[in-house]
Amino acid sequence: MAQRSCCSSNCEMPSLDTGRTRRLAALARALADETRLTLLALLAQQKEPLCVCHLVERVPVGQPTVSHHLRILRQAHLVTVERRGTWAYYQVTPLARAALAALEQVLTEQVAT
Amino acid sequence: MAQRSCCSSNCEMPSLDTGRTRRLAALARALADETRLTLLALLAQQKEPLCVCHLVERVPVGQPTVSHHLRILRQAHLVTVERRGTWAYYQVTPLARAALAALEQVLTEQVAT
DNA sequence: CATCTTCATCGACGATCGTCAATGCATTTC
DNA sequence: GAAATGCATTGACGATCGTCGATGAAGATG
Repeated sequence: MAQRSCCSSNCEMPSLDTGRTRRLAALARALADETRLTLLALLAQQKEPLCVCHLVERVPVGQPTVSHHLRILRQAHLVTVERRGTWAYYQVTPLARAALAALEQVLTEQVAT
Repeated sequence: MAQRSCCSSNCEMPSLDTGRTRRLAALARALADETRLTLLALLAQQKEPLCVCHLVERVPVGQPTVSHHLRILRQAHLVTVERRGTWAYYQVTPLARAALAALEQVLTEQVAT
């Protein structure tokens, strides 16, 4: 006997796409840090690529930490690098712009409620 | 001397809204777990509220863990509870639907690229 | 009333994460 | 060529996170 009361009997739950859920969680995890979001926002509001040294100046953490976060963003396909000589120029991907815009709007709707 | 080469000189970066960034990170953190995303998906595809016992059956973790995740989702305003007797009925909020739909679409766009 | 069920909470454990200081490598600058 | 700069990597540390077993409280069941 499963339950006497509880939910309505017809609890039809189609199986979920676990692969998609896993990728969604990975994307959310890449966005789930204040420093990374700040880096993304800085890159997103720039037309031309930005080098790491300028990013370091704008964030309250050290250079190795910025490098670490940039790698995570790279692996999540949220930014791209282009090395020119000693400098590394970072740029946001369309994916990152879309994700940021989507979550920003969600946040705005929540405030409105 | 700051730099000779590096980026273009006019690197104007308006200061960011740290409060908003913090809330965005909190939202992303609440979504950054596969079990929580599965729970949200299960709740989202249901018209009527669902009790915890049915959620536990559908997720590969124990009941205390489900309870823990549901509390996190509650604190992020992604689900709401309504207690009826011994049972607790959970429901997704419009915020959760919007956030899930937004990220899902972002993922789809990425695949298309 | 005694028992069972549902759900939340607590304490503990291992794993993951964010940060830093130190180091190394490549390139630019003088 | 020597010194300085830009960036990535490494190793270490404390903090946070996900999970579980055990426990507790409240209501349902008989």
